Amino acid sequence: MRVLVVEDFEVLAEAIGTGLRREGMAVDVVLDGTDALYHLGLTRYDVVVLDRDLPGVHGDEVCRQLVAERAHTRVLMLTAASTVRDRVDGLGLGADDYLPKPFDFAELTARVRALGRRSSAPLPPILSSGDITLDAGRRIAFRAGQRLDLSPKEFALLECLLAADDRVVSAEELLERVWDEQADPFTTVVKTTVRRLRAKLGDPPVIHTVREGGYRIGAG
Amino acid sequence: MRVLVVEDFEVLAEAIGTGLRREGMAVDVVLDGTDALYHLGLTRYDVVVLDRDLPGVHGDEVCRQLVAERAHTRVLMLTAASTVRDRVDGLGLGADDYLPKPFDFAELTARVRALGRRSSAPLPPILSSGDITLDAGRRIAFRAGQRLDLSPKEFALLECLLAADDRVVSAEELLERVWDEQADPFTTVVKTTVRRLRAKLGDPPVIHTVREGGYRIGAG
DNA sequence: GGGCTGGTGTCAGCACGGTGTCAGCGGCTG
DNA sequence: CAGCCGCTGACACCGTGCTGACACCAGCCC
Repeated sequence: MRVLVVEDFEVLAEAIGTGLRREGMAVDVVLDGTDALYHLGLTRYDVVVLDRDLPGVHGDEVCRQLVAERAHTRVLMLTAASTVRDRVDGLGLGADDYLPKPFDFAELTARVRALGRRSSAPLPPILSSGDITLDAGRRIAFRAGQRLDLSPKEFALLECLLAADDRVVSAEELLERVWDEQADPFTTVVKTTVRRLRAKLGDPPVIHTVREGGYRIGAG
Repeated sequence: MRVLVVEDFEVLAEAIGTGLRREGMAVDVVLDGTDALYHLGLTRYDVVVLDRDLPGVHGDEVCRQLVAERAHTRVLMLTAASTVRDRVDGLGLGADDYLPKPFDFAELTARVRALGRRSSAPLPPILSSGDITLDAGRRIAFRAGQRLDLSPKEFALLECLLAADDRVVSAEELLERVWDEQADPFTTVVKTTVRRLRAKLGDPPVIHTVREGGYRIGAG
């Protein structure tokens, strides 16, 4: 399990790092928010142990950026203040768990381990192509970080195209997969739904039409 | 074992402290609610012996804040009044045990010891999403630090949604998990219970409907 | 230019989910 | 023991927005 520890108090940071490594985790330690974001851009971590009070880029900001684009990385927030208000704020930012200082080290490892399980657990099939991401488990789709509000059919259609991974999918196949029953072969639902989906996806267009072939998703 | 004694009658407070120390516990003694909250913010206690009638911040308030943010700390409430009403109130606030004054000192130490054992027991599963927290072990839930008064079914439903970790849970699955027996497939209990739960959770809405999919909890 | 394929505008039906309400029941209380 | 209250689940009703058909338009290829 890959863990990133972000904590400005160096002694504590190293102590956490050593402790987690002893538990068999692969741990990187950084001391400030800027460095944290740099590492997060390079490596796919399962869990981030994040101090809330950081010099430079604040822990809240790191958390926000992480949550905006993370699908798999879990966040455990550490904080000196332990008021309810703080707890609420932390979880509100998208942290997955919260631990007020001072904490028992056994508890920290237990929680990191728990988050790791959640992260690697039935890895929800997250599909993507270009700037489009779709989380099948959560039934959420994004374009360029912007949440898309899709109807069930639109969602299923998009899922189908993304699952095809930039290959061409014929209208017949879409009909079969998304509408599953044997519909009348002259139906126009597919093109109607594609139209609505395109409208919601916005510009630039990503669903390409292959004449006599079907539809294909992708930048090209 | 770390114990915090909160009692405004100084002679009694010191007596309790001395007695518990003689039992081998690490004890801090404070005389009012404000000081209690300060200490609770600094140190991780296993058990808090809490007098209900405190000057300044009332014992109930201390208890409420404590329960909301510290899942692992157990609370033993002391009270002068020994009515059933008081007992119910205390436990309703999240206290783990209750002792009416006057009490036998041997009983106090026995109970503190018992609570300490429970405290070091495996970390209770605390679920949360956004500003909602739920302690499955103690059957209590909070929104924004505010205690929620949920019926058993409502609680189970919320627990189920939180356990799904922001993923979509179908009505069938909820029916299966919360009502466990095989109910008639056309039942409307789920939507009725969701409605009641939503009403108690208040604004902004956190339980989202996914058409033809089910329900999902989360800020997004 | 004509025919064919695919995009667009529009509209009615309806399935799905939300809401109000009521009755049964079980447990507590006096 | 009787009354009360809160939880529960059923039912009926309602509004909404999804859906799919149809008619028409635009572009491409022969």
